[in-house]
Amino acid sequence: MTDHETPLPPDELGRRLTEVYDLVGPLYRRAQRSVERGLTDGELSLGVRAVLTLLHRNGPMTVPQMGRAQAISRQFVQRMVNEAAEQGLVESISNPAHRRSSLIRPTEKGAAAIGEVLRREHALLRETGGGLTDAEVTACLRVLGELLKALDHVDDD
Amino acid sequence: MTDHETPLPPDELGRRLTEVYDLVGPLYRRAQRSVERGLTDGELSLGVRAVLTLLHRNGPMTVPQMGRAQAISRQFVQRMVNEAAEQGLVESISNPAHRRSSLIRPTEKGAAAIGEVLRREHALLRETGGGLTDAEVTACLRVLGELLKALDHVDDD
DNA sequence: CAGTCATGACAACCAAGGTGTCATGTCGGG
DNA sequence: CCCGACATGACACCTTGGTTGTCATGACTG
Repeated sequence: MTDHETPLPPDELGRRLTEVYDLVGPLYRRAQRSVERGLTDGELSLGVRAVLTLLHRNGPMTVPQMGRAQAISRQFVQRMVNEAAEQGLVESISNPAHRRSSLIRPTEKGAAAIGEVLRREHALLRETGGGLTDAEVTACLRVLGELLKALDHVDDD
Repeated sequence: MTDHETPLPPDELGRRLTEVYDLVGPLYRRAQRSVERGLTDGELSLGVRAVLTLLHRNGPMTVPQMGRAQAISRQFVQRMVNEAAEQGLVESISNPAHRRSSLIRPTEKGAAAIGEVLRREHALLRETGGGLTDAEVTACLRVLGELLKALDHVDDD
């Protein structure tokens, strides 16, 4: 309660953020497994799901954009997009901004598929207890966002 | 600012937590790459680093305990522990609680190695800007913790 | 118009991490 | 006290998320 509301000094900040990072690993793996489980009955791979989710949230994007957004190599994203295209889940439309790099957009089938998946996952997340408040979630987003920014320089490609 | 301080209704909670999850993926991958980069000069693999970190923080543990703590299969942890043992970074000591399942403990060499790595990573985290407060980090930890709990049921093994 | 940069496409390749299995030990209950 | 259930160690195999490298082509900028 002392300086609870004032920015942490760097040293302390480093220590605390380590705790955050320690949670991110297990969380990532559990979530991945949980997502995977929800997928097996359908026919989406994890990568394809990620692509569709991204498009669902942000609208049509180019492959490199998606790579950057998810901190994944554009080549990998490309493979997932190709896979998704083979399944008729996405299609490419001409990009007004760049003639060569086309935008990727979900097809109706793709939109339906991802909608279904997201609905199922949403239902799972609803169960989260602990009475989390808006303020807490917002704070969490801010912390993770800062952490992400701090690691920004890691990228090159 | 309306019900900023009261628990979120489930639907809204689900939506917001999705945002959190969306950050976890990129963060995990970037952090992993960043950690990897700091490791290449040394001789630790990512997995060995994780094992040493766990032991450093929690004291001696058994292999299955580490697996559960990190949401990783005990077999994989075992492999990492073996690898670490070959490099003389950890040693097993008899477990008072269970005769068969020995506790794993860092050797002096192991403790030195992980100390060095953690110090370097700590320095990186110190750079995080944004003036994060204690309250924010605490909230973040709570949210991630709840999320982790919500996914607890995912485990079987 | 030239040089640089971004994109698509394709090919290896790596390693994190899982699954399956078996033998051996441990432990709790009848 | 023994028996069955469960946990552990050990080992083999495999899936797949994800990278790196390369090359050609098309786009943008000075």
